[in-house]
Amino acid sequence: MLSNSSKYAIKAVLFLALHSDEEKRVMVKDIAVPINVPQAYLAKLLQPLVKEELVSSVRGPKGGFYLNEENLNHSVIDIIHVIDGEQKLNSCMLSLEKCNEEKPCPLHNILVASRKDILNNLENRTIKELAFSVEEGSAFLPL
Amino acid sequence: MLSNSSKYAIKAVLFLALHSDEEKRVMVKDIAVPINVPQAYLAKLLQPLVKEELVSSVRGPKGGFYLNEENLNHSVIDIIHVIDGEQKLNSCMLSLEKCNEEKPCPLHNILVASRKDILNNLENRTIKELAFSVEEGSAFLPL
DNA sequence: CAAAAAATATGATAAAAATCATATTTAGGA
DNA sequence: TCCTAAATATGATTTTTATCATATTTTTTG
Ligand code: FES
Ligand code: FES
Repeated sequence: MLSNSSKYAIKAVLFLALHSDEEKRVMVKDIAVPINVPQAYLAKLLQPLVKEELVSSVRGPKGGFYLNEENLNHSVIDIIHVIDGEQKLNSCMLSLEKCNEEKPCPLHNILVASRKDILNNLENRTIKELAFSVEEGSAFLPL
Repeated sequence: MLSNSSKYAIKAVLFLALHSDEEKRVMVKDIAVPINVPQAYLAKLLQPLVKEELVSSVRGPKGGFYLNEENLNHSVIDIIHVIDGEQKLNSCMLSLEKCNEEKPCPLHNILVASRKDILNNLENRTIKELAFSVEEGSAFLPL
């Protein structure tokens, strides 16, 4: 369902949501270690995220990554789309390119509902909300 | 979520459910082509399935694969377990080895319900039932 | 302005998943 | 019994994903 890369990216973004802001940037190394992801790999993953404006960054000394207010209002699914591509989550459980309402595969009917539910949640919950669930203690990080 | 291999295996089993029985065995080639899976690859995938008795087979001329009554009463999740291993579906959306009720990741709470639903369905619906949904026209094959 | 510290860009390597190929075993039929 | 048709077993190759490494650009600071 989710590639390793997507998981890493999501963890990194959640970490930034909790530990960074406009003034307090944090550099790859200081993200990678606590979330337990290889630094060079994470550095690479972060690039498309800043390009798509899901994450903010500044170079040079005193630079690093952070989330601004806009970044915080994106959803997890945005991250997944950037890292894994749009297709991944929309494809059929069995083999269709796109999960097909008209000519559903045998797994379709018994799974669409829950599947749609998951998609909706990934789409509607913002990074900010997820980070808040950690702050208030109903969810946990790091993993 | 599901590896390609699992999808292939499920498709093959469903195909057998619809087109084989104790007396009418069908050989790899005649499964692989209609379900659109590379023959040699499918042959390899079928081996663990017969070893775990999810699929039946006989060698030699007039041989092939088929499902007996017992095979038909297995669930899709059995196939997935054999092909992808037990872990795959039980692991956390983010990174925990096992999805953790005690110390849930930030995605856990918003996704457990639907996730559990999916698991239940994969576990409870038998191959026979899924094949029936195709026979009665509420689902479709091939893919 | 020069040096250093950071992100960014690019490419190389390693590991895993998917695919292909070939040899071996088993069962049926002449 | 011997030949043939099938599954089964095993290994090699390719492709994708994950990882590592290094060079380049940008920004701050002395
Ligand atoms: S058609 Fe297969 S899951 Fe929708
Ligand atoms: S702890 Fe992450 S999905 Fe359950």
